[in-house]
Amino acid sequence: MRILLVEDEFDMAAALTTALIRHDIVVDHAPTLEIAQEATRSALYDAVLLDRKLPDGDGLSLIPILRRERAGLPVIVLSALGSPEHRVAGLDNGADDYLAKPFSTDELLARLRAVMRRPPQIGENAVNVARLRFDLNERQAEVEGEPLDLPRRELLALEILVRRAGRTVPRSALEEAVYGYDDEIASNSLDAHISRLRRKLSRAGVEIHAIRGLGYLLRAAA
Amino acid sequence: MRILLVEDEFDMAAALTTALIRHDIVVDHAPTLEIAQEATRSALYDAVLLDRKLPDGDGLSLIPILRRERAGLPVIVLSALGSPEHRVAGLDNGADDYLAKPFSTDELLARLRAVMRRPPQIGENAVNVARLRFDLNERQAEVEGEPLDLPRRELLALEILVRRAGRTVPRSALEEAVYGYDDEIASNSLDAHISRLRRKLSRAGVEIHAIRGLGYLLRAAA
DNA sequence: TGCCACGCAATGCAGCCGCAATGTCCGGTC
DNA sequence: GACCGGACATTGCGGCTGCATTGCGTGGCA
Repeated sequence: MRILLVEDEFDMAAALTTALIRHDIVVDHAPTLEIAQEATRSALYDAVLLDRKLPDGDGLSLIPILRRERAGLPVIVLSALGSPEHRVAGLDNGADDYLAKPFSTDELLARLRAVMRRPPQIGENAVNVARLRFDLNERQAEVEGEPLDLPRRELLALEILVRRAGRTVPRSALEEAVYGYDDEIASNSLDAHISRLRRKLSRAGVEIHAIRGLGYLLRAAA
Repeated sequence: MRILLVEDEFDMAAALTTALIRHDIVVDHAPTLEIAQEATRSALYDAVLLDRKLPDGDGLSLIPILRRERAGLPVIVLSALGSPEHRVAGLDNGADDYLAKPFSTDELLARLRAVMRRPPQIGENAVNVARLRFDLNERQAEVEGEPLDLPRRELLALEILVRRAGRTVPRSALEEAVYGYDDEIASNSLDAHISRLRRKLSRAGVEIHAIRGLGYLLRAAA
């Protein structure tokens, strides 16, 4: 079992590490959000222990990023901010548990075990852009968690735009994806689909830019 | 969202129920372990709130039973026994969370949300969607605890829709599941089955969407 | 032999989507 | 900076495809 400890105070980190190692848990230590983000990208952890007051920001801000990149990774917040309001904020930001300092290491270990009992999340393959989420496996779009029902052609167009989000998708590639090779198009239907897509994505925080003479580009709104 | 509150003190139960109902959570109340066990057998809950000191024993003893019968059901222990030792005991007995009384209802709600975010347990043999429950082992559908007898083809269709609830099931997959590979279909019989299913599920709070050109999708009604 | 499941077909209907008309914006040229 | 052309945006319309619903008839099962 390998966990990432995100904690800037050296004493605290050292004490926790010692306690965890004693229970055969491998601990990696990240003193800042930036390092933590880097670490979760490269290495494979079973859980994250997250402090809130960090040099480069509130630890909570890390959780949505983790959820996006490593959806199933359990996160337990460890913080001196222990009021009910703080706890609610932590949990509603996506933490799996919230433990106020000071706590007993036994309880921490028990909560770690509890959170690790969850079955691993597998096979998720989704792209997030702003408040838009596109599940590539299920071919399903969501805006703020609400499923967005799209007709076939619009769905196909959105899929390829999202797969290449931030990059220009040539018009020819879009036509091919939406209509297929054979089914040729003799009007501005594609533009019409894009237009309807834009309206339906108005609350998603993304914008579909037309790149004149080339194609379209989807990205998070400014 | 429907939860079971296992609590013997009337005042406590009433206060909690009021608070939860205010957040659109349906609460069933069980004052003893025996009643609680009975309730979880028949009905469909999204979570259990469990007191410890109950007339017929320690609430913790219920957890292993629940884990056996309803593996993925989240359990949050609510107890006046709040020492770290008590917490560890609760969590290591299988509870997903442990909240010491007194607590803020906001925190309870946040912890409920946190615990409900978990993906459904893999070993779980039943799927709940709104008021519909489908037991995958018994191949039995229930609406609000009432068994729903379905003819074979409708049952097969419902099974695959429920297994992939919230996701589009291609028409071809449905045909294959309902009719088998060889048994080809030369009409809109499948549509007819879906239509009859819809009528029978009218009180289940689910809807079966047709995804034009692709297939069908079952999910909780808006 | 009565009942139920289910395939089948007819009818009705909704929504997708192609199309075109009109409006708007952008870039290039002088 | 004014003008112009072309590309994109938006919207309404209508046709057509594919789904919804229902009734009927048959065949299987008790």
